[in-house]
Amino acid sequence: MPRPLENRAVPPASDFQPLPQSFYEPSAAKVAPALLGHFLIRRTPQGICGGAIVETEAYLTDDPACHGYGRQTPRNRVMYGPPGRAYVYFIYGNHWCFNTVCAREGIAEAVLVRAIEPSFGKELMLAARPVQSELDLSNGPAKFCQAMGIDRTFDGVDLTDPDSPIIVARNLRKTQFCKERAPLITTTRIGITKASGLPLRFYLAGSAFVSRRSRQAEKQIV
DNA sequence: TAAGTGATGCAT
DNA sequence: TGCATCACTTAA
Repeated sequence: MPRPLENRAVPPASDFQPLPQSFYEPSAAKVAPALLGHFLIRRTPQGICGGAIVETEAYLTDDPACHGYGRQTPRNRVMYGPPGRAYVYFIYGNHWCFNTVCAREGIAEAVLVRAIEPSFGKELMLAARPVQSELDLSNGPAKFCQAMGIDRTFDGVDLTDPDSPIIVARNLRKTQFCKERAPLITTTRIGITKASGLPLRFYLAGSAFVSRRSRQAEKQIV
């Protein structure tokens, strides 16, 4: 029986410096690739867990696939708010997905985090998501949310506040991390029907924790 | 490849 | 109020 992580915050983890709000102010199309290699960290009473982001997708204003497309609703509310917040939504009756809100207040853009490499608190994540292979722990948008105990209660949390239960922290070795997992692939987004041809998915092809490989339409940025 | 799951939001 | 749709996962 999976044991969900407690949804309470703990004192600051001073080892981790959250990325500042200015990091999220550009369009999600810029932020999504820039996020690769930085750390998604969950702070719980039992300790921290999380790891480096290796796969993202951008959802833009005027993008029919974006949950914020059209107008503000109860669900997409935080996407319209200030950048640097978490947008967490429920999908397919079972799963949670985690986004970082981008662009200035009033512009609904976000980056869907699709996969992380489990680097910290692996035992906490395995307790919340028991899997045979570590490779299945966090190689999908709903998988790492289950492993890290991310659900609706975190919708809207400030990812730039060191006291938050979820932060995105700077990886001082990001350049090296990405180089070791090159190339950086830009391709089309997964699981959508609207605007499905846009090149707004980004992943480090050298990481074993990417959710799915693209067969074609790959473009290297390195 | 397909079923399961339930909230969401638009159509009625 | 009804119902198609859905940024997924798992078991086949």
